[in-house]
Amino acid sequence: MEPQQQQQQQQQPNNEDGGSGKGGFLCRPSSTRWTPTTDQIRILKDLYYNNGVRSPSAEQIQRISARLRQYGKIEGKNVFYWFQNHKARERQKKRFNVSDVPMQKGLTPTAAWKPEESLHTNYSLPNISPGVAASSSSPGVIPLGQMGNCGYGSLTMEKSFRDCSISSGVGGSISHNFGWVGVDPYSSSYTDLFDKRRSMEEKYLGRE
Amino acid sequence: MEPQQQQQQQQQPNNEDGGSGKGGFLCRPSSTRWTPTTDQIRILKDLYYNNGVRSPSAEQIQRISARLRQYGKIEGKNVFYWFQNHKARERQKKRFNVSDVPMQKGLTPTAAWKPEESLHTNYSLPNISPGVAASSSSPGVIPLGQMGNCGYGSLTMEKSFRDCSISSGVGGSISHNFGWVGVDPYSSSYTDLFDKRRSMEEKYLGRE
DNA sequence: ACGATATGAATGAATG
DNA sequence: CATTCATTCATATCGT
Repeated sequence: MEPQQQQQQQQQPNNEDGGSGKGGFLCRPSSTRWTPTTDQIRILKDLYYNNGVRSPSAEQIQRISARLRQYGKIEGKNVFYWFQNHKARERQKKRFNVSDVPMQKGLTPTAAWKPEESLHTNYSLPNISPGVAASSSSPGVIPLGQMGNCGYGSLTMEKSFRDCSISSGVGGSISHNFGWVGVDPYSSSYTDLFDKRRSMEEKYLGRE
Repeated sequence: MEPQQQQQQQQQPNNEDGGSGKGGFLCRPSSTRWTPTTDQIRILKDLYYNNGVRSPSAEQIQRISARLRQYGKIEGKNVFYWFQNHKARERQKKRFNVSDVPMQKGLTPTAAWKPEESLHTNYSLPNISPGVAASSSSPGVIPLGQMGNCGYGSLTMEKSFRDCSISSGVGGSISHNFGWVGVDPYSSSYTDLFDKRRSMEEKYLGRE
């Protein structure tokens, strides 16, 4: 996230089922929401930025979540929401930040609210150190089978830029005046190539 | 919400680079976070209370932030978050207040919420009464154009009861691969009473 | 110096 | 896909 702002994060504060199994009556649903682990985030971002996955289909979600489950508890809807949110926020950010009236200072005061970092989130927790060493055996590319990425699955680009996430093959309009707004948002063209595009947003959530 | 009795300075709290400018190396990620100036706050509150702005849309955010920029560094996200937070906190407090629950056993002291703020409230949307500012140089109201906000503001009913519902005895087998379906920690019974959002059917229940 | 509180920021989860 | 809500973290600021 922010340059030096380490975000808090629990690696795996929640258990499988939370405290219910305790038989007790402690009315604390443990953690109510999914708390992604570092690895999970890393992989998700990798998919998002390096593989152009923006709106995975049900099958993809399945595979992704299955893969991520190795690193901690996760469910399909988490993956679904993650992509939805990530995408939406990226866009939103851009939307109301495109302001900056003609400044006469010659210097851009707007330092971008968040230059979209690439990977590595500062998930740090004293007791759980990243077992993956964060650079060696990290599964850069997830063998998610076919992923539906028509051949793009292997596209592994550098993962260090802030604002242009290579829109491979697609109309790469990287024209940014002064960038900063960073993160090329729409590189999701090929996403539609494999997505059947059902009626609408998928319905994965099964809360009831 | 806030004792408004703090010192009124902060003309230029932090600059882009804040206090790490030693040596010329990057060090401090600029001001860690936006610190609104009193003028900015005054205007924001005016918009919030006197104009009923609660959730400005992207365009409005742009305008607002552009306007507030006169009083100090600010970005769209700041405005966005400000409204989000302000609204959320106001509601949050209200929520507990209204709870007439006897609170069995006098536990949960729930420190009384300070009924501060709201000096100039009552959401009278039409018109602007900047007079309350009590400040010397009140630039009046910001001609931000049209705030297409509904004037609702009086009625704020809660609809979410997130009590902890002990899911006693559920533990055990559900901790495996089963999509999220069925994992539902709190299959509350009263859920049906007020909300019955069942437009999403589980897509893939099987697992992988 | 701390501890408490206020509040900016971030993000999971929903809803429209 | 946009918007909103709830929660939680992080930190600025104030009180003692």
